[in-house]
Amino acid sequence: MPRQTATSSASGRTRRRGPSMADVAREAGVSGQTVSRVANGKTNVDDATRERVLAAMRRVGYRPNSAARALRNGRFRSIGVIISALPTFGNSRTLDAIAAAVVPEGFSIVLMPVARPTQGEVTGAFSTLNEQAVDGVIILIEQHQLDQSEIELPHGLPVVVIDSSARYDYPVVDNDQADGAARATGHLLDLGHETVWHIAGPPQSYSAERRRKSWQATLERAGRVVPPVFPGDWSPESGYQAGLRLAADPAVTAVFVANDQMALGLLRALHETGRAVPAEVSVVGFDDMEESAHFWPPLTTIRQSFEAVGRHAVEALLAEIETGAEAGEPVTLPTELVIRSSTAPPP
Amino acid sequence: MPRQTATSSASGRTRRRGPSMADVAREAGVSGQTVSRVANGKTNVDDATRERVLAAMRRVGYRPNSAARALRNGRFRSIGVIISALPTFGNSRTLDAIAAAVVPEGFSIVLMPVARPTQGEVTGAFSTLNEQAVDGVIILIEQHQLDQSEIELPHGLPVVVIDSSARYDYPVVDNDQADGAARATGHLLDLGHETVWHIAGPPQSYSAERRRKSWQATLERAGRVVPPVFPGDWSPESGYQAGLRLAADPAVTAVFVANDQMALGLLRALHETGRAVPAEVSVVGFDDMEESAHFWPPLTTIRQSFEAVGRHAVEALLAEIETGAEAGEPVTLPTELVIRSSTAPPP
DNA sequence: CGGCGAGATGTTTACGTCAACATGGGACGG
DNA sequence: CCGTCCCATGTTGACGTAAACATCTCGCCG
Repeated sequence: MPRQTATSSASGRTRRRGPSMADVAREAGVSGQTVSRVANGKTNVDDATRERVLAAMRRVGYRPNSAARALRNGRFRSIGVIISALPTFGNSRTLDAIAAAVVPEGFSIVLMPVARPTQGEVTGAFSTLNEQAVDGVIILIEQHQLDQSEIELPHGLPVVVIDSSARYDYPVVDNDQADGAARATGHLLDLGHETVWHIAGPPQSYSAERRRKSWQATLERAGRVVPPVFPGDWSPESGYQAGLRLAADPAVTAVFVANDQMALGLLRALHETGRAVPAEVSVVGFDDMEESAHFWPPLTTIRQSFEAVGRHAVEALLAEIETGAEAGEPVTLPTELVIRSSTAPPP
Repeated sequence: MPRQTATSSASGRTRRRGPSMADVAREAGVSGQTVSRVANGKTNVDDATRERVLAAMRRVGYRPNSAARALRNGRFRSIGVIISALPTFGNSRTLDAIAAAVVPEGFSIVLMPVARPTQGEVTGAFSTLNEQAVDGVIILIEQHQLDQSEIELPHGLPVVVIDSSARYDYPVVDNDQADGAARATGHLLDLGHETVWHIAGPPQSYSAERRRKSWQATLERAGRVVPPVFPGDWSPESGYQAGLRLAADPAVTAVFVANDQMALGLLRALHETGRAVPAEVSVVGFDDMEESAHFWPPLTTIRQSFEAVGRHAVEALLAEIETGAEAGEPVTLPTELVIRSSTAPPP
């Protein structure tokens, strides 16, 4: 008596498993191994046989079982992405780029969102990722305290970190935050502004810190006074709040904002208080979101290539997975100054 | 002679597999089955034994192998998400919500991005998802031609579609686009505007079509003339282009824009042409992105709850997976009108 | 014309887990 | 004091695949 066959018949109750190689083999009148060979595109199969097997596969609706495959050869052909703040502009763009880079390689992506980027959550994500369900991990966490000493790296799982800190043992890929901030600040200085004010991102963020430090260094290099930093948290609201205070100070003629969203908030504050942009105050953002070109006025900003970041991260991870290559030099991608209408010489 | 043990020793060359239950069993001096029982939290294990096993697990660094588990019991505890335009505001928010809803259930997410929402790509994504690698699929595709007759549904894989079309056999979850558009249009009419103009999303999008139809229906119900539709593609640029033409027509006093990004473009066009908002022209958007509150002027818009969409989609899918429940009524989530400063009575 | 190598195909087995069944010892009731 | 039942634990086997090894069939060369 045949054991429960995987018909697509009515009942529907049973958890049906798809047809296996054995089913195909029976149908095609060959051994399971030959089916395996065909499924994996091995060359040492007679053309006629191959055709027969392929036909049989189609007939029974065969799909390889990835679990069995993974169990057999210890590879999953999938990578995990540990991500905080997913809907964030940069993160979603980067994730998309990672996805795009990974799919042609035949890998799939397992998403591991962490609600908050705490030590425990990240380590937890690692565990949940189970060390066994993926071949490697990309960590895409914006603000964190990932000291390499604290994070528990599970047995030799390849890891790539997208971040500007170079303090990791793992390969690091990121946009060149310092370069971008220097361009932004330099642009304003070049226009003739005496100095440049700064609305910063949250201090837990390495990116934010890098931008702030580079802004400061650029100012110091030019021998300008370094105004106090206005702290923000990336949100438009925080940019607005900082902007309200900035707008009240007539000495302010140029502001470098750590991201475009906060720049939007600043623009609103400037409008509300009647300070003309760029006639009275110049503004430079960071990110170049799609919206920025349509802010009022259109925003001068620093464009980052999230696509390139994602691509390089995948490349590095896949290399680690394939060859066991150790971390090389951190990859730092150049940024680009996009000049629009929010900057002008000082009044 | 022991076979290659999984030490964390130097060489690093070998593709090491983690310790298995057998290793733990040996270490703890019990059978593999007992380890399995402990790993799965079965109650019929002596406390002392349990402790011993847990200690052994810790000592050897045991992690359950999800592939073996999946092979064994035919479940993967993971769901696939087929998604087009990932970095899109609504999509990334919804994806985040899905992730958040799925994790506490012990499921993980496999991302299947499709570059373009064509028939072939989606079916391809299904296949790549391999029917075997996930327990169910959520389809999150913004614009598409998914006729139920054309999409090949693989053997009984549970599916949930996030979309406002009710033409599927699968459960459908979405925000109530018609409701939102009616609120937006109604709000402008209530303010005293003679009629309301509309910048629409791309016609391939069901959401866009729903909003457009509902806007039209609301106008007709109120006995107003229905102005010609200005087509857009969701992008700020398309809103800007449409806005330039709209701004040139002095008869235009109120515009309902199908999303906030295009509304941003419209605002820019209005500013450039010197048409005051809301004094001369009122604008209502759709989505309530985080930025919208800081547009200039702050945008009146329709808030959708992507979180709720994600949550309900997961709920429906999990129900399908657990019980094999068939598609129930489509779930339609209410929207909310958020009044800010871009709307006022006509001049 | 016999032997040998190459290529096609079949057979066996292990990957790690867990359901199902087997075993064995102790508690408790009659 | 014996039988019975329950609970902890052990043993066996199967999930689907593919590597390793075994056969078998040719064709070709000396």
